[in-house]
Amino acid sequence: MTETVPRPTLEAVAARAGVSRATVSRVVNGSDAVREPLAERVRQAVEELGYVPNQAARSLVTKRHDAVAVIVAEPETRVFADPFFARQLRGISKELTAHDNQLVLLLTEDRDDHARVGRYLAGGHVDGALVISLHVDDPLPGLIRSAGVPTVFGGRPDFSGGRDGVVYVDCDNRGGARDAVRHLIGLGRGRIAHITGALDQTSAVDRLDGYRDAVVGADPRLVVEGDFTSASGERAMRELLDRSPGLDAVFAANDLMAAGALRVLRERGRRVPDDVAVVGFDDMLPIAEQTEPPLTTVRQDIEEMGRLMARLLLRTLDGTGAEDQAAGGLILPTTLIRRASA
Amino acid sequence: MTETVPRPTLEAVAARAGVSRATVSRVVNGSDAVREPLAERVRQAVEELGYVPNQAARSLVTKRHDAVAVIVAEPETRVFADPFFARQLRGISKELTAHDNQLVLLLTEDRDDHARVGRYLAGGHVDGALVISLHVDDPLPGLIRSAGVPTVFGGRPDFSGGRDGVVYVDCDNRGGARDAVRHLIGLGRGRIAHITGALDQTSAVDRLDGYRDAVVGADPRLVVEGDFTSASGERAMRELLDRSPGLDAVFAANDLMAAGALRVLRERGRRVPDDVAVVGFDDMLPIAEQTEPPLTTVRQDIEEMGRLMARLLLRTLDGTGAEDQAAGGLILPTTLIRRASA
DNA sequence: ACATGATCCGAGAGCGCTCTCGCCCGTGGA
DNA sequence: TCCACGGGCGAGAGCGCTCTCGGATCATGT
Repeated sequence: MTETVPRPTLEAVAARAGVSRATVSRVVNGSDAVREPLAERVRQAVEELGYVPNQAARSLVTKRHDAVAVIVAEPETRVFADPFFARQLRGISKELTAHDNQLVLLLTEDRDDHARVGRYLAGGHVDGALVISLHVDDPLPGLIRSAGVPTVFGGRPDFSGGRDGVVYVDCDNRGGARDAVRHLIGLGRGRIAHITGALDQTSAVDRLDGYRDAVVGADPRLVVEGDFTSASGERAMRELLDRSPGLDAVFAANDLMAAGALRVLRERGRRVPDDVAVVGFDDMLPIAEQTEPPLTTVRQDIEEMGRLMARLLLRTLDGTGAEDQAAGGLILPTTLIRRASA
Repeated sequence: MTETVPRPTLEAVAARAGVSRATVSRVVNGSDAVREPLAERVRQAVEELGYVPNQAARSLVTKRHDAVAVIVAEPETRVFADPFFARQLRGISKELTAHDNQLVLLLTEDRDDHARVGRYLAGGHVDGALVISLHVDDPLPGLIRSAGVPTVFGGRPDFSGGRDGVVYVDCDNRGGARDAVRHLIGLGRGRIAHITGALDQTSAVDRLDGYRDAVVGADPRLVVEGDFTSASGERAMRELLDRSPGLDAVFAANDLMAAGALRVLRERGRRVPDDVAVVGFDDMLPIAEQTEPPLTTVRQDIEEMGRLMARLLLRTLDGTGAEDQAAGGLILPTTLIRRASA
């Protein structure tokens, strides 16, 4: 609507500065092959005309887009309840904009979406992709692979065992979980239950493994599967109390579920931490601080994970060899944060 | 990395189908000016070669990008705590992808970011913009205006009074608030407090106005300002109880704050709804359902707002006249959802 | 049979940019 | 003084697409 003012082109700037297009291009792209008096004249012309390069024309020849896709592969509701994604997204966004790259967001819910994403990536509209919250049976990695788009995953993909060239960033889920449970053991707790996350995600599996590392030969009735939502935390806690009334500690695979567990424990009249100690995972603020009592939990720096994912990808795209240093996975450390719940 | 297979061009498809570029272009873009036997041959060639149009080349001539920017103008922490944004984003995403448009996400925190966003929009990289969560003192609308990019706002901008051409989608904040408070009055409550949202957002102001519509000449001590976070809800509730111990109802400007208020009320030994009735706003699931007791609240369809914003913008971009039908604002209705808290 | 449209398709220009190539000019060595 | 050399700059091609325009083809009216 309304006639858009035609934006000045390289040609126009060149004319105004009395030089050739090539020279303007050189100046704009920061080449040092233009001597000072001229370069300055060009810069001034750019300024005066308010010239902004046409990205489409540029991409047409460079085959770079300075854009990366961020794929949020969460089928349903969790994205809404869990601040996790927003936080990771922010980390990614920061790093990306710091390097003048655009963030193209792709939200997927079902298989149809995956096909669409596959087509999109194959279409070569972006230079790379970042995948958040992948589930094990997801066809996405395959699509991405065949699209040939450089990709960094957030969280270890389930097939990363040894498949070549898979790059991911994750936190030390297993080690963090182990620390959490050992802390409970150190508190003298003997019947430690675990509420797992959605076991179609490796983070949940790894945390479960960490739990098992610490509690060798754990009573299987002390482990209940949740799905990272607080509702599932409540459900799991009820089940645990019904099955094993004698439990004296709970390690939940994230803070949201821990908060749910806390509610049920209160409802059932168990004192925390006196009767039952509770530890979460994520240190998701403000949730972890506002539970009653405040949650002892395993901190992971989610925003940093996002930043790192983006940095890794950009480095790959630059050709600044990421192959060597990061192929495989980058694992961030976790810290146990002690509050009142355990 | 690794040599990317050069993608087939229009030219290649044309050669294979034994037609001209122009004809392939016509088929690809769904023109009906190609007769059937030929069109089919082209389609087959496209299929066989796995041809995908080069968006950059296309944009270069059409001056359209089929991309819109979504600007989340939230300075800080709220984006993380409140599922609001994720939900609106999903609505936007759905509508956009349904029309083959890309979603370019721009997260802004401070003034520097705004300048960057302004430059980005002025750069003409996107066809339009969607702005979420605008604050009153924000320079963004000005930047957008001077960039000349068609824009739809989520939530009424503070200057929308009569300024020409401002398009926005909002829910009936004032009416919804009025209904909520009238409901409390209908319950026989006489001292109804209000916890406002961040008053630099029109939604908070409008809800406050709705409250005042219903409680004419309200005791100013019954109104405390919050900022939409649950922590602020707790703080406000404490202040209210200290100042006006006799209150018998609270209307909070969103569910998060209502949940905070609920916690404080329980902590202070007030029964809900017997001693104090509580109403929230948003019907943010699962929060509203999982409070204790479940929250009576004003429902607004956030995802639908997102969808509508996108639809309005796309329509404007198509030239399918949105000027007439939507210039000004589109206000969605709200519904009071009765649960146990009031 | 020929003129007249209408319809379908191809030729070609051009969108705004980058980048190679070669020209020109200035400098230094003989 | 002349030649070789090198670095700064311009000319021009071409990225992959769209779209106008005109030519070819075919049905139709007379």
